[in-house]
This record gives sequence, C-alpha cells and structure tokens, in this order.
Amino acid sequence: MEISRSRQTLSRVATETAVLPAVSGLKDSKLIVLRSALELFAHRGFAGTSIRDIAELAGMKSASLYSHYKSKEQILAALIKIGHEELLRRLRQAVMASPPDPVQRLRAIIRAHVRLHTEFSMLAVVVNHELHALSGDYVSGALALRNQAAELLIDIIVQGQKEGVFRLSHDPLLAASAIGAMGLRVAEWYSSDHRLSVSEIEEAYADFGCQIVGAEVPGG
Amino acid sequence: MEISRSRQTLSRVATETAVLPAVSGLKDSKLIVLRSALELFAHRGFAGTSIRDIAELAGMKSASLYSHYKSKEQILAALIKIGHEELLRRLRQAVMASPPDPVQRLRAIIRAHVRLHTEFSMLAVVVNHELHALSGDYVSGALALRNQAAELLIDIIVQGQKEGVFRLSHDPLLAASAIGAMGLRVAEWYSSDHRLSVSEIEEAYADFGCQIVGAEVPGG
Amino acid sequence: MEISRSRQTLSRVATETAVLPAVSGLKDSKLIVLRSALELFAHRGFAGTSIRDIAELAGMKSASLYSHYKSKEQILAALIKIGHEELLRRLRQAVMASPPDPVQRLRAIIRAHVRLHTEFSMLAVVVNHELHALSGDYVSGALALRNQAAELLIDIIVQGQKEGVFRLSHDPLLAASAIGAMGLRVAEWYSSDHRLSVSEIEEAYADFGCQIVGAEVPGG
Amino acid sequence: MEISRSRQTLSRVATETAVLPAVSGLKDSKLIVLRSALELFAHRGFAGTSIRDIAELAGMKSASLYSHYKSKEQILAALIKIGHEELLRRLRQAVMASPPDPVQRLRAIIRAHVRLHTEFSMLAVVVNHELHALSGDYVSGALALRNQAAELLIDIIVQGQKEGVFRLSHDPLLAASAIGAMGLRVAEWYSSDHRLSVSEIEEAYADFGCQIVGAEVPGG
DNA sequence: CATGAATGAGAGTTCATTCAT
DNA sequence: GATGAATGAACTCTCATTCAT
Repeated sequence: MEISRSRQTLSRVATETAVLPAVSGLKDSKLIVLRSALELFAHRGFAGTSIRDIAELAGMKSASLYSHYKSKEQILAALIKIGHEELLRRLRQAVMASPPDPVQRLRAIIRAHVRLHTEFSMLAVVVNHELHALSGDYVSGALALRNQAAELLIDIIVQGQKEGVFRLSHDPLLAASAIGAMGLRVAEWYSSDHRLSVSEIEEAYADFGCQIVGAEVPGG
Repeated sequence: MEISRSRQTLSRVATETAVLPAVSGLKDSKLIVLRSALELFAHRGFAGTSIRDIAELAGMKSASLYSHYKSKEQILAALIKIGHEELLRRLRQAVMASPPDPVQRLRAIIRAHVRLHTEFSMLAVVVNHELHALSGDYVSGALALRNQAAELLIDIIVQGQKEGVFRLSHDPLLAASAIGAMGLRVAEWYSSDHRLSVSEIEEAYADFGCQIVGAEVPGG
Repeated sequence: MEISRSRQTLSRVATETAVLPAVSGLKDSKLIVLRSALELFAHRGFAGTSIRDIAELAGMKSASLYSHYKSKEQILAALIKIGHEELLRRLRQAVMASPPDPVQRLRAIIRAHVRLHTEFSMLAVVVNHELHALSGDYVSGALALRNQAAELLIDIIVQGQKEGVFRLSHDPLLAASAIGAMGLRVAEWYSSDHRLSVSEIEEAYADFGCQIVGAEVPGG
Repeated sequence: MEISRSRQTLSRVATETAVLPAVSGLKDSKLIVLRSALELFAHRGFAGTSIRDIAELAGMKSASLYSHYKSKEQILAALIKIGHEELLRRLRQAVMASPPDPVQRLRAIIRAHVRLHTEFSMLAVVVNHELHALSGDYVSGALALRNQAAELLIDIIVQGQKEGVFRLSHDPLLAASAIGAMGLRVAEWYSSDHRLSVSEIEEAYADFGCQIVGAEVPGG
C-alpha cells in the first residue's frame, strides 16, 4: 500500500510498513483504521494528515471512519496509548527477566528499548512527535505511562551507582536522558534492510549505555 | 510574547523564547515574522500553524506576511536554512578552534552541538521535526548542510580510531548516531531555568561521547 | 425524560412534557417515537433536530426509527396531521355542543381553542412553526384541515354580525385573525405551573373575543 | 430576488422582499448579507438555511461571508438585535409622541406595533421564531430589549386601569399578551398586495385593543 | 508596505438513509 | 423489530493565497 504524494519530501521514518503491537479486543476494522492512520501520522504528522487521507488508505469513505472512532484526535489518542503501553510492557518485562544485577538490567532495558524502536518505528515516531497534538484530556494519561517508563531506567542507574558498579561522575538523569535519546532516534533511521542487524544495534547501544554510566563492559 | 491556547497540550520544547542566531542582511520586519513563525512551528508544527497565527503573533494581518515571504513554506525554508547554517558554522568553528587531537576535537564538537541545542532549542526542534514539510526544492539544500555537519563528527571518530586513541568495537556510524541523538534531544527538555548549567551539560555529554567511542576521559 | 443541551437557549415553548391527544390505532413504539420527536421539534425545530436525537430520546438507535416511519419528514407529517385533526375535532365539538347563539358559540370556540393550546402546547407549536418544513404532498392536506378550522370561527362571526348581536365595524376576517392569534400564542407561554388556571385564561380570552366583535359580554 | 426551491412548501411569511430598518454604520456588503440571510431565515428557518444558501443569494462565495460575519449565528444575532432595537425604538416613539391619555397611548402603541409587523414582516418572523437558535451569549441582550418593549404596553394598560378609563376585569398581563399576539401574527399574513391598507389594519387592531381593555372606543 | 475582501480548495464532522445481519 | 456499519451529500468553517486599494 503506497502513499501517493504530489510533492517529494523527506520522510520522518525509514520503515515502510505500519506495524502495531498485538492489541486485544480490537476489531479488524478498527485495526485497519489505526494502521492507516499510523502510517500517515508517521510520515506527515497529525496536523498534516486529513481524515480523508486516512479513510482512503483504510479503503473506506471518510464518513465511515466515524463508525469506529469519534474524532481524528481519538485515533491519535488510541495510537499513543497503544504505543506507551507497549513501551512500558516491554521495558518492564526486560527488567524483570534479567537478574538483579544493574549492568545486566541496564543492558536488558537498552536492548528492549532499541528493539522496540526498530520493530514499531512508526508508532515510536508518532508517540514522540505527535503527543503535543493531543488535548489535555488524553495527555495526562500518556505522560503517566511515559514517566513510569523513564523511572525504570533511572532506577537502574541510581541502583548501579549505589552499588558502586557504575562509576558515573554526572547527574544520573543526564545519563538516562542520553541513553533514552539514543534509542528514540533509532526509530527514525532504522529500516528492515539496514546494513546492521537489530541484534548488532542492540548490542552496540547496550555497550554505549554501559560506557556512559561507567560500567565495566563485559569482555571490554 | 505569549501564545494563547484554549486546549492544554504538551509542549514540544521547554524553552519559552524564540531565539534566532544573528543573521546578516535580514530586515527587522522579516525577523519578526521569522521569530513568530519559529515559536509557532516549534509548538504546533508547520501543518498545525496557520499563516494567520503567524501574522497575529507578528502583529500584522495575514496578507502582510506576503510582503516579506512569498509563501508559508518559504518561511519554514528560511528558518531551516538558518538553523542548518548555524549548526554547520558552529561545529566547523569548534573543530577548527581545537588542536588536531581527536579527543579534544570530539569534546569540542559535542560541546558545540549541545550548546547550540540549548541556545536555539526552538530552531533545533523545527529543523529536526519539520524538515519533512519542505518540498524537494528546499530539502536537498538542507540535507547537504546536514550531511556536512554529520561528516564532521564521523571524520573525528574515524580519525580517532585510526590513531588508536578510540577503542570502539562498533560501527563508527552507530556511535556518531548515538552521540548526535543525545545532543538533538537536549533541545526538547532544556530550558533557561534548568537545574544544571549549560556548561555542566556540555561537560557531561562530552564525557559520554568520549566513553562511547572508547576514548580516555581526561582525569577519568 | 430530559433533553441535555450544551448551550443555553431560549425555549420556544414553556411546557415540559410532550403530550399527544389519544390517537387510535397507534402502536406503543410509534407513540414513543412521536412523543420524542414532538419534544425535540418543539424545542429545536424540525431542521434543528436530527434523526439521531429523536432515536436517542426514544431509547433506540437511529436505524430503528425506520422500522416505524419511513423518513424524518413522515414523523413530522404524522404529528401535524394529529395536531390538525385534534384541533378540528375539538372546535367542531365545542360549536356543536353549544346552543346556536353566536355569542355562546364564539365563547365556546375560543375556550376550546385556548384549552387546546394549553393541553397540547408542544404540538401546537410544532403545527404552527414547522408546517413549512413539510413538502407539498403533505401540506395540502394540512392546509385543508386548517382552513376548515378557521372557517368555523369566521362563520360564527359572520352569523353574529348578520343577527346583529355583534357590532363589529371592521372586516370579520381581521377579527377572526386577531382572535386566532391570541389563542395560538398561548401555547408559547402557558405552562402547568402558571399563576392562572386554564379556566381563567379561557374565560378572559372568551371575554376579549366577545369585546373584539362587539358582542355584549354577559354581565358586563 | 427569488428563492428557488425544489420542494413546494408553505411559506412562513407572506411578504416577498426582505426589508431592514435603516441601520447606521453598516457597510453595504454587510447589508447585503443581512438581507439575504433575513429572507432565507424567514422562509426556511435558521437551521434550515445553509451558509451557502445565504452566500449564493448575496452573490458571493460561502467563504466570503466570513469576511463580514464570523459565524452563521452572528448573522442571526445581528438580525435579531436590529429587529428588537427597531421594535423598541418605534414603540417608545409612538408612546412619547402621543398625549398622556391611556386610550390614545394604547392606540398609538398598537398602531406602531402593527405597522412594524407589516413593514418588517420578515424581520419580525425571524425575531419571533428563531430566537431559540441563539446561544446564551446573545439571548440575554435580546430578552432585555423584548421585555422593555412589553413593559411599555403593560404600563399603559395598568395606568388606564388606575385612572379608571379601562374597565378590564382580567389580569392586565393577559390583555397585554392578547394584544401583543394579535400584532405579532400580522407579520405572517400581511403582504403589500393585501386587500386592506396598513392604516385600516392598524385602525381595526387599535379598536380591538381598546375593546379588550374595556376602553371607550372613540365614536363607538 | 499594509490591509480588507475575496476565493477555490479542503478541513473535520454530521446528516438522513440503507442494508446485511 | 433492532442495530452496526456504511455512505453520498451536505454541513460550518478555515486554509493559503491573491489583489485592488
């Protein structure tokens, strides 16, 4: 399914298919709408996408969209909710699945973060670039999830410092911000035909993260 | 100059004033237009900002904008050009002003990169988030500047590897991307009343960068 | 059953409950639809009411309305038909139930007219304000009934003049129009908690009518 | 100027031209918009008239309307304001121009009321039928003017009772309501080619009013 | 240089209605 | 009989832009 565009522009995301995490309790027709919107929001932004664009890509008429979502904003809200929930779910699982060693946890959370941004790069771009288009009613819930996710990373860094395994001479929030930023950006340039495998990127970024916080890189 | 908004939304940038680098040969009236557009584009995005919004913030009527710029897109193009040129100018200057030692050059370029993203955070946000709204005519020039800037960082890393002062076991492009990402993100959270000074942030990020590429952190 | 409305507006009718005259051969479900439509048409007008509004008030989905009436217009047509038939029925009965004295007949028809406009004020408002929304197919029937009702009043006035009991120096149509207008308006301001009883209003308007046509007011 | 309509419907007003009282400080283009809207609102109601209908009748494109009025509602608000102001102005002038005799004042105010409803019958219909379409912001001002106008009539009746020149055995508000209703309705049936002259109608209704309140009809 | 007015195009949304289930 | 989904048409209104003044 291709997007016809009259003007050649630079894409905000290198991925070509709009992928959503498995969401339970979502009818097929809603999924099609979400996927279409995701693709368009990722490329053109929320304000730059019309309800008619979404409908066309979803193979229906614009009025039919309103059988599934009651406004354009609610479509974005649904996407952002899904994105944040998947983010939190994955990071939590990564942390919980690894032994309580700060280094291993840091590596695990970074790997999960990077992997998420390669697997759902469109969703990540939308979540990170279009949150501002949401009105207050939706934004607070989104921020809560986002903060919980950030807390997971910060806790690990602080714990590593406390245990003395991280020799970090700077504010741990700065380190967390830097590590987060690295992962976020991946969503914008990664594509499935990238020269490097996802594992390689994960591995590299896990190493970078360890070095940032002053952890011993295993085998380094 | 404040933006009145009926709906509470999350801001894309923490800074409150729209700051432009000194640009020669720009009439005051054009500057006012650019600054107004910058503020609005940073907050609402290009597509989410109307020509009437810009005009109102600039204290004129929308028709009057066309005395200064011939389209909304040209305003964005001007901003992005200014942003990229300032980026390239600063990074070049940082590199050239430091001795030909890869570590020192890396630190210098990271510090300049971070500083730029604190000083002109709105401009950075617009340059990084709204480039896709530009049509092909403008985008190629922008990309050229952007690539030149990236090249500066990559060259330093490659040189450091070659000289053996960087022990980097991963693709240098990955490291460059990570270092760039850290700096870019600063524009989104830094504000003038931040707990840390710009120097402290620069210093931390320079350290992080050095650690990423496996350079000896001085005094580390 | 209440109508929630976001915007405060001035009501076109003071009554709060939608009352319909007893209509034979009307299923309950049709009645519910009619009553819901009546309430909404009275308050917001035909064009200002959507089929979904009616359905919601009737406790069903909009598609279900079409099991009972084949269009929005047919609902209005049914209401207007009921209203006109009840008007004619009541006025006829009032005239026939009173002795063939023009004064008594005039009093009787005015009282019935006023009473109808208090009892079925919403219906009266709809009949009088929304007839124009009906297409030609329905309008002619409605007008026929309406004219017959008017004729009843005019006949009495003409008869009174002929018999010399009415000293009316003006066109009898003007008098009929004035008397009719008085009654019509009652539907817009009367409510069940009005300071005056329906009987008092009837009595007063009967007196006014007699005075307009120059009849001796009994005991006056 | 004729209104093309696909469906034959019953008109809510007999007059054919949309006439507005002289309003100072109103540009020609605004006047054209108002007159077009007046004609359409009178015939089809506010909700039944589209912004495109108004624009077409005004000889412009729908978007151009917004150069003059910022919403469809504001057009209605302007019309209703003009109508109420003219009503109040005329009634006041009628009262003030006549000697302080209740009978003469009553006759004067009724005549002015009737005349207004013949001269500006479309405006009267809109003012009386479409006030409910206005939101709270506008409605209170309109009601204030309307009440002031009603007060003028009520004061005269009460004064006449007090002086003993009116022998009215009913609530003066009922009489006022009846007299008002007579005049209001004129707007719906009067047209310039009516069999009776405006003066004759005025005269008749003034007589009717006097009789309602039990005043001696001069020469009666 | 600034602006009020105009406009073609298109925005998001609602409309009355239909139809398969 | 009821309903979820769909749709062509229409809705109010805003868009970027132009142009005479």
